Amino acid sequence: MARTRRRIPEATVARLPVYLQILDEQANLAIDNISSEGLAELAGVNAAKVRKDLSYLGSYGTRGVGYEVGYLVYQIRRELGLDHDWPVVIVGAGNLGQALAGYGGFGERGFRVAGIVDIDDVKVGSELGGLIVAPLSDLGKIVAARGVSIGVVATPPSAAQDAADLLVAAGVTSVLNFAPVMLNVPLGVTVRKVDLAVELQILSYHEQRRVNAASAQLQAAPLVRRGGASA
Amino acid sequence: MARTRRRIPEATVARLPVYLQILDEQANLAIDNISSEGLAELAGVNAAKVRKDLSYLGSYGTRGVGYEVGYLVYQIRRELGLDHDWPVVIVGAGNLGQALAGYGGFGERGFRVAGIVDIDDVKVGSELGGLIVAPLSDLGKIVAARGVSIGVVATPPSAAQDAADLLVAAGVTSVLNFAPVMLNVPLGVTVRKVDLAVELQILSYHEQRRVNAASAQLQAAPLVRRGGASA
DNA sequence: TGGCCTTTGTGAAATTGTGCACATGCGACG
DNA sequence: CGTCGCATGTGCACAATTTCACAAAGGCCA
Repeated sequence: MARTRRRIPEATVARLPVYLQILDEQANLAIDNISSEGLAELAGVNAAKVRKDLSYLGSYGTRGVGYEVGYLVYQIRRELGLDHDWPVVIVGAGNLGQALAGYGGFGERGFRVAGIVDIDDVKVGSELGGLIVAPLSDLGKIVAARGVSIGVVATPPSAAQDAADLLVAAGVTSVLNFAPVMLNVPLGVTVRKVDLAVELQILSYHEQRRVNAASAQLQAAPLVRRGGASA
Repeated sequence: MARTRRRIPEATVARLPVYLQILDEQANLAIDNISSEGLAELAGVNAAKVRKDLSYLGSYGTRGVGYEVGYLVYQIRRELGLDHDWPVVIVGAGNLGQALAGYGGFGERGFRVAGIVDIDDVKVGSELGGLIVAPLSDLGKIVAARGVSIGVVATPPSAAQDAADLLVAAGVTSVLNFAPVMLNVPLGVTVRKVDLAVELQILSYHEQRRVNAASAQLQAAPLVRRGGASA
């Protein structure tokens, strides 16, 4: 029984959830077989990449035919550790924390929100998506009682490091950080950062390039017909 | 006047906003000079990488001294197109859309929310962070009137492609997609996808690995002292 | 059963990103 | 005005990731 299969490249790990999402949809459409080509199209990537990615899980395709959707779903689930639920705890009941608590997409995909805590007494006690906001001091209790290993930091930037420290102290080993700051955590704790403003800034860069490219073109050929070239 | 400086690698573009964030903080602390080493530490990356990244902008450091914070801020801003504001429009006033509209972090960093629209008449007219939710049919008007080029898709998955199509038709050329689906857009339109569940699934993978590793260890050495090795 | 068609799985090449190591240039100080 | 020390900028090797190209293998039909 191959226990620790060869390590899966990080880039592949980031794509497996996308494949899984698509395969789930296909399963709902009663499609039970899919080729690397088809999956690639739906995922917006190259077919060879799909095959290589899936090959890290093992040889689960059938040559000349493709992959059996149900079985592939099962295998990806297992590899990602999604064959059981992961309770998560949210720190910070501000705008974002509230939205996350109310966001159905989490529970649907196996990440039940076990609790949401906030330091602000005004927010404590209010209800959010079927949950009561608990005081920050309950964090340890919640983590221990519900076996939480994933924490979400949805605090203002200035409080994010404290939140992370408390999560780690409570025993959390994975943190999803929405605050625009770098978190320092001990070795053995995984952090992923999602910074909404960064995403917009990357888009801005591309917009800016478009603008620059357009003006460079004008520079090169100042006498364009009105209503000329559009990209 | 070097117009289109050599293209900046995508990986670097993704880090520039992080540097910018840190540099802004340093500026607020009245620190006006920083070394690649110092910046690297704060950004959680390697110093050589910082230098290489910054070198794509030009030679803006001083050997033996470091980088002037203010000037660097100015240069990164310019390169990312952040020397002016970018109005954005949000499609979908559900949980996430509401949170985004109310999230101060956007406006603060130059991305003013020019409007938020929803297809649901019940939501239209309600107020969110100083904005009135407009009907979906106003999308074109808003985009045109405010010169919006960035759109945010915060709809349920099933409506996301329609939302994207409408945004593109209205003239938007960059889309930030929060729905867990692949968007098809014409060439020349940039899409970035942020999928919160995917982030959690990646964390789940690492958690699962930890669990597997621990059980493998037990397998290998079944007779551990109670309270034995902790990672 | 045998040949044909299709699609996987995977070496190998190409591309992209990272990190080291050090020559170079700049400011400080005497 | 020269020397010293420090931090940048970059060539280079290496690591990771993507893509190509094709042999191997399953299924289908005659």
